[in-house]
Amino acid sequence: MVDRNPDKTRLALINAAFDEINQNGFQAASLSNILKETNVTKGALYHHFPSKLELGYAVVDEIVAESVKEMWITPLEQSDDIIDELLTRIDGAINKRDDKNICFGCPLNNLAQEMSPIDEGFRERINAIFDLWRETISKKLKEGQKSNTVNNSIHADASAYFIVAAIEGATSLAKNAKSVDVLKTSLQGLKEHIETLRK
Amino acid sequence: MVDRNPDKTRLALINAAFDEINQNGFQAASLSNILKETNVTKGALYHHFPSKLELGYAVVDEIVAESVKEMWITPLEQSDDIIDELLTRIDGAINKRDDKNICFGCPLNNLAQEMSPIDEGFRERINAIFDLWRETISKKLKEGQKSNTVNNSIHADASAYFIVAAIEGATSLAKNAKSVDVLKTSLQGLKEHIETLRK
DNA sequence: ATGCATACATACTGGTCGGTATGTTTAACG
DNA sequence: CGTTAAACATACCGACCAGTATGTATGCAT
Repeated sequence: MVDRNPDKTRLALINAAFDEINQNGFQAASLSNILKETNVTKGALYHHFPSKLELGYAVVDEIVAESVKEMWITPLEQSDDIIDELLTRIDGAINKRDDKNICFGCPLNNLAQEMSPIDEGFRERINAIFDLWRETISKKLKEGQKSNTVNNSIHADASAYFIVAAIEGATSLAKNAKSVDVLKTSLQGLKEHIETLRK
Repeated sequence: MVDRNPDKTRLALINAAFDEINQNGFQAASLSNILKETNVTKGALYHHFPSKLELGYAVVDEIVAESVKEMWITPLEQSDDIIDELLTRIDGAINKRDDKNICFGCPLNNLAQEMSPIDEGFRERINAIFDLWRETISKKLKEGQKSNTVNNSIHADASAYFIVAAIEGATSLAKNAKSVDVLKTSLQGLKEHIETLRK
């Protein structure tokens, strides 16, 4: 009668939790809402996750981290010209937004802001993602300097920090303004800056 | 016996609410904690504020907005050289931080992230502050272009967006990393960028 | 076929939340 | 002095929350 599929149940819970968290924040995320959305019962939820906190961790590890890797890490790793690729990915980040989804901002940054002062488990997980992102950029900038596509006089580490900060800040401003135009305009300055990193 | 001072009571409530909100976010901010902190009773709180939401609005209007004005708007308005002043204010923003307070991030950005998708009243208030900040920078950049201290080929509006975004993004990264060094490094890139805006 | 762990379901608990109803104290004013 | 409204105090409410106790159904191994 009932199709019993633990993996599917677990995934449904994580996905619904991601949505709920993204809209309301982790603390205000309601397990009842997640259960309602998924038609899963409380017993099933607590069979898969020992606590709300662990459910949140799973969302970070299995959804947020994966989406950052897919969106940024992998493409940057595989690129031949880091500057071209950065510009392409920034355009990609703009184009996937519209005035309806812009208001949810960057899930990674949302969780970072809310949870990092409160819970060390969240903070470490989120920090690891930011580190990976930033270090990937830094590494590729240094590679570019060796292969003469990136200006040798720039500080790759500092540039990587700055780029990540500018992206998150722009997303944040756009979220608050509920406007893709704000995202586009804010990131225009970043794109021009990135151009100046070229050899 | 009891010293009755409504203005003082109101201010104490707003200040305690600011702290509580800054640490836990607005939704997780507990009125009970605020009352405990201030030794004010619930009856007194609801005499001064009709709801938790209105208390939050008062915090934005009377503390957050004022501190942004003091920290950014007034100094920028009064400056003769906007680029010098921006660099000075950025250093000021770095220097007022230490590894103990960095983890609370920027109160304005914290509230923006949490509340703008949820409550339009918060969003409008926060957006007005961001607008004022950004427009002040933009206006002064344009003035600088006229008085030949700022490069005429830059787009003042876009630059202003970019600068605000980078500051907020850097603060956000540093908050998550719990490190003033991260703030300093991230903003180093911004400072170099701002230098390039000079005539 | 039966034993047993996994997977799920239901009902409930204690605690905290924002908010309210109602009562008391204070200070200013006539 | 007495009145009145502002300023505060206390006790309580219903709603919601995360979490738990306990029970049931399923599927696989033996």
